[in-house]
Amino acid sequence: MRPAILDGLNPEQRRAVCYERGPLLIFAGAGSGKTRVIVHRAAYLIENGVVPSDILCLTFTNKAAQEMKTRLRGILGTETSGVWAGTFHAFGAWFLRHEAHHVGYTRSFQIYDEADQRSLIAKCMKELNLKTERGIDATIAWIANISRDTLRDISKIPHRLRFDPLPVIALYEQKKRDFGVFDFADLLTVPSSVLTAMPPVRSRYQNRFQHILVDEYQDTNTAQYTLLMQLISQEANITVVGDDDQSIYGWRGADVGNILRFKDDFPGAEVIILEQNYRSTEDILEAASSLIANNLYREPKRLRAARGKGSRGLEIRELYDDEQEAASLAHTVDELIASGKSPAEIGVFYRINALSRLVEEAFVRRGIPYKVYGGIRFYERREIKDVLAYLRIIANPKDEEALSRCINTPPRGIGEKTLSELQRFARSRGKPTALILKEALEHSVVRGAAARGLKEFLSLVQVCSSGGAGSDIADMIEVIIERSGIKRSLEGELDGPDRLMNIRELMSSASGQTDLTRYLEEKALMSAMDVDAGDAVSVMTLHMSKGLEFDHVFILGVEEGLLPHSRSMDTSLDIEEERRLLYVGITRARRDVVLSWARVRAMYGRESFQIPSAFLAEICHST
DNA sequence: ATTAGCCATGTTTTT
DNA sequence: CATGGCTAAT
Repeated sequence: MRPAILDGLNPEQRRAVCYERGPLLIFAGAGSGKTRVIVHRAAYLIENGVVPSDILCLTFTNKAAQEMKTRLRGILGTETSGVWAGTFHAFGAWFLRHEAHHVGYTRSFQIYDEADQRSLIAKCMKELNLKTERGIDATIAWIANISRDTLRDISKIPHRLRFDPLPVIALYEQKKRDFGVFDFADLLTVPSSVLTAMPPVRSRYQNRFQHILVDEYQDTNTAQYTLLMQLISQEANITVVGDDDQSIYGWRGADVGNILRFKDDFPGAEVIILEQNYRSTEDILEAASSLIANNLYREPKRLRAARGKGSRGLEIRELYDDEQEAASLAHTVDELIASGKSPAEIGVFYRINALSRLVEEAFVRRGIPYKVYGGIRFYERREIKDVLAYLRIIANPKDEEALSRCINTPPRGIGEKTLSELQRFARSRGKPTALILKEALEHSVVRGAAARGLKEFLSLVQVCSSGGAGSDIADMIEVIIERSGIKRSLEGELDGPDRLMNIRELMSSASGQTDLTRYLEEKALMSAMDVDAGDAVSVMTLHMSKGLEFDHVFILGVEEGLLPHSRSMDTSLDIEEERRLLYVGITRARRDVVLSWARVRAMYGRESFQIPSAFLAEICHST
């Protein structure tokens, strides 16, 4: 046995790492070395003869998966790329690349993100002659998603629509099939149904993955749970790790019950509880514990501190207004950096993305290097989506959503009317619109300015599809932005230079890659979390902070209505999740935490008077 | 077909 | 505030 694998582990951790076969449940409190245990367990398995490709490791973010593989390589010093590590959604996508033909898809399917989904739903509503009020597409998307995430009937999902969304969702499902695309929920439910319906496929995958490790198990939803159960073989070499106190995705269908019921799913499962906290100083831990103790729905437990008192510990700051709050934050961060701290050891969290602006402004003013995670995600930017739409239509001509996004971007005379003419023509031929464009021109379905524009568009797509633009995706993008006129039209825009820079960034990330389908899949599943900050202060939502740690943590806007958020104060369960959110934030800190709140805060342009979060009192009573 | 500009409107968290 | 949908003008 390589000593490094068991070195420095406490008895419980060691027991978890060395557990031989069968189901294993690890309750791992914040900072108790969860990642360490997973990585070492995988290393232990490999060291003991398990082939890396027999191991499936499901994590919450791609970054966590990457981290795990890097650390694994660090311990074993050998190539471990055979370990399949990624998110449930990434796994679903990978599975479907191989098995989509069972459900009538090709392996070059596209994955629709939320924006694509909403836009397609809006189209369905139009087709059904329903009037599309503001935000209604988002509501229906939500219903369509949550019903599949929780495996509930659409009719069982409570909503306040004045009509039945079922026909819309049915049409949406139909169109997805026609276009050959999947949405996020499909990535979980479709693999699950393929595995259920096809025993030979099921046993093939069960055979392949002899050992399954699942991180953040408390945040799995019913669809993920069901998929997982299909993958587990008779032997049930399944290890799940989680912490019910850190369940913060209930609104997305996560069911803490999954982890609490594990013992029922697998009678005789080994249960190991990691309560020794190696991360935070004692006073931080005390504050966190007294806060979370107010939750009723949890397994009672107590983290033990392995570290002593911190320099500052926990501080609560009351500020006059949000500007002051940001200024005070920037001031303290400045001092920390001046005293030799690395910006990378500082984390700033808040409940809603909207708060990032003030932080950015204050940091810019002081010249503090920072990186904001989340918010408007890179791949959701207009210019990026435009370029990707071209790539998508090249990869999959059936993707009507992509076509309607790029066929007139930038404007080239092909309006709504021309497009629907083309679509009608396509339907009469029983082919995807993108494939009848040439025919349509020959038959003069379109004429005049529209025909000129269409010719341009068609020749561009043909050049790329036929490889005339080279096989490197970066070169392809270059051709696209030149010939489509995207570049020229951006040059005339106010924030054009920024947008062009984003496209350049996209190109450099694509450079050297040639597999278009695979590239697009990566982009579709990539989250803002998956890049590294470098030497900068990390700024993000509390949700994003899960799984990370910093010496110094600042949490802003700890006020009633914001944390707990006003939209999450209906039930005591909602409040408990909000409390867990703050708990997660506090337990990210190694040395000290500053919680701040402002008496006056600008909300939608008007000032609002705030009162401190009730959670602050729950922390103070004990300290 | 396109775009400028007005109005209303509504705000969580993300794979 | 900032986004989005709509109207009116080109």
